[in-house]
Amino acid sequence: MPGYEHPRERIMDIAEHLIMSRGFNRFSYKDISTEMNVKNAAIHYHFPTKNDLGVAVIRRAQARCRKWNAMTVKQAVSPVAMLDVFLEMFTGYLKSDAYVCLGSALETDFNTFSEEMQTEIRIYAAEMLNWIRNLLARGRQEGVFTFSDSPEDRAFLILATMQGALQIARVSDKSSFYRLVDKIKTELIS
Amino acid sequence: MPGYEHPRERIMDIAEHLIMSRGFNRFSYKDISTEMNVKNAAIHYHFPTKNDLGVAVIRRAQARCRKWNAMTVKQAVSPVAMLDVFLEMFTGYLKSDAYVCLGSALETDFNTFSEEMQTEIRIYAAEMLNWIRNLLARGRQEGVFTFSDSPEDRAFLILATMQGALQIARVSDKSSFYRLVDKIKTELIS
DNA sequence: TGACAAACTTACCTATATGTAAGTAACAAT
DNA sequence: ATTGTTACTTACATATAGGTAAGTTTGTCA
Repeated sequence: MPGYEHPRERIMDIAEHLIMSRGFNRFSYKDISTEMNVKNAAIHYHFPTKNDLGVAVIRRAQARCRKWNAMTVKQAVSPVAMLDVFLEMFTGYLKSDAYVCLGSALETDFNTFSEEMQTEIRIYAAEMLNWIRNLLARGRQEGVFTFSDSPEDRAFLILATMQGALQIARVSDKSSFYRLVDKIKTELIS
Repeated sequence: MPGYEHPRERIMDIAEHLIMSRGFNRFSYKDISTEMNVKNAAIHYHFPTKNDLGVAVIRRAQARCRKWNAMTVKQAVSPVAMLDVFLEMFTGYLKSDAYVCLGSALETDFNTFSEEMQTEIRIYAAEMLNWIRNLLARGRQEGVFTFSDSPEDRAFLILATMQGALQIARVSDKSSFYRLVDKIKTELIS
């Protein structure tokens, strides 16, 4: 059994990073195979087409989202801690290699994708919004968050703001980004 | 003199729309030439490389920004009307063909571009932020806008929010987007 | 009328991305 | 021992993007 322990997962990890760094349409199977020290066709063995790989990466991201949402709904983690998980996800992207978030990258190239990928991207966006919505609703219920509009609208606002801020931070002042993250937190908590 | 009146401008128009619709890395000279009913090489006559075309499109967008900023600074248009110009720019993108904005599209693929294009994109983002900053500062000075943070931070927040909202609206509920635009306006004006 | 410039066309070339087909190596289980 | 499975390699096929070189058309202006 030559090669790596969990090649499928490894390929998806690399692909996800490449999507966030360069966009889905500007990475190739060769980028992945080179990093894994295997040949091009080895990647096709695991994911026959690039579409298959894209769908797998997005579905895995959906599952992560559902996991966080389950933790939120079951009250396994406090809303404040969960908000930190959300915000630090974006902060981490910026710090590690000036990535944009997965949703952002996929939404930009949306019109170039197959119906199947488009459907999965829509589901992913809906799951993200649902997670944040539940987290906000729970926080308000528990009296730790304050906001005037609906949890749905506030979730849309916060996700949009973080997505856009990460993109702009990639090409300009990063300190504005950090002040913005602080502002989102303090406004919710005050 | 065969062909179109102002071929250079026409090419840049089509390229800009293609960037917002499909991203810079997923349109080709053939897409442009087909739409113009000319051959592939005709585009290379006007813009020898795709990099040249990209730079030209971004520089033109910078100039538009500077024009709006000049109007803002000279008080040729009221801050409220100028804010509408800004917001309707984004709303128009969503309505016309589910575009994302130019900055968004370019920032996503940023890491795949030449140094020259990266520099121009940075300048474009700075000019956008500067325009909005001045528009907000002017509005507050005139007593029509109210906000607690600095014009710089508020400009960053509003641009980030609109950019992100446009992306998410592309793949999900468009009514959230419209409610968000209203909210940004009423919050500033109240 | 003839030189020129702008805006093309025709005909290439090259690199890369995506994908396929057939074969191989290592190991696991019956 | 042999069958099967996982994870590959080698070798090839094909499409497309990006770009170049040389020639052509159309109108302008001296």
